[in-house]
Amino acid sequence: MDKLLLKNQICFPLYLCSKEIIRKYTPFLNKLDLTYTQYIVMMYLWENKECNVKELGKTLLLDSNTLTPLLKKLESKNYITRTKSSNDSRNTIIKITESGLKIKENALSIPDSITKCVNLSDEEAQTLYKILYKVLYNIEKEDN
Amino acid sequence: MDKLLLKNQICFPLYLCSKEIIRKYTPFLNKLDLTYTQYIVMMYLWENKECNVKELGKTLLLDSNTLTPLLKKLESKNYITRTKSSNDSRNTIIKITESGLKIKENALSIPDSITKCVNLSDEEAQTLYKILYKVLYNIEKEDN
DNA sequence: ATAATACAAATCGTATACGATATATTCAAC
DNA sequence: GTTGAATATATCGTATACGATTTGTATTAT
Repeated sequence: MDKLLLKNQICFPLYLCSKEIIRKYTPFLNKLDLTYTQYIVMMYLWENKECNVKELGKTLLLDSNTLTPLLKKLESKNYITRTKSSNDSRNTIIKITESGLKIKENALSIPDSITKCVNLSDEEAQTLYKILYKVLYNIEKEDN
Repeated sequence: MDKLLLKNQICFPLYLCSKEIIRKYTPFLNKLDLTYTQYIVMMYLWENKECNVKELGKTLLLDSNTLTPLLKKLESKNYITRTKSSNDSRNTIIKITESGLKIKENALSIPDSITKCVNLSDEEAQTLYKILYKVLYNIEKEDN
């Protein structure tokens, strides 16, 4: 077997799936004036209300070089505030605003729309989910 | 179950996995002076030798807005040539060069390195592969 | 207390990714 | 054969994504 064929590489369909599912989110997210990355930041904040850039980056596996401009954009949309921590002014505290909380209502139907579109059985979805997190665990394990 | 939690969304681990595996490719690809996207273009060309932008885009699910600058970069590295078709001068013919063929030798060991890093059993990898292509099929099916 | 180190964000440069539009060429209808 | 539709690239603007560096602050060792 030629391992350098696209069809024999596991990363290639992963890359495609990620890209294409995000493409499916786009029309829904446009209504909220969010991109996919902005959306997962908002999901984090709907859950946690407040965090700093480091904590957010640890969950999303993104660094300040990506997050800082993105957070400034969310700030300009009035979905979040960015303030320096008084405890440790190295930290930038990200807080969700009323307005940012409110758009969650408009996001409630998105997951079902995507699920319908992906159209896997519950069992397949569970299996996919488990394997993906296993891959993530395996990959991150090696970094020290 | 709150469907708007990051941990309940299938797209999130997909997005992370794609990003993180590509990160794992980076040190290997640096030695070939390739990015991940350039690498999958080269894989296509190691297989097909010659194509136009449309054909390439159909496989990689990318459009000319992404491919044109990328192909110009590969051209500047002398891995490919870009010429207008004499049959239909709307088409840009992409051909792999000797130099582009030669670097395949240096890529041969990459798939095994990534497989080791991802560290799934053969069965899990097969299952993942099958589900991902099913998702791709389901997603693309809806586009008309 | 101060110098060295560590840490958190921000900034910079390069490379995708993609919607929208522009350009050039070919095809199709009449 | 000329015009309008279709097609294939290319271009433009915006938004990540990330390695490398910079800036500002806090911690630590002496």
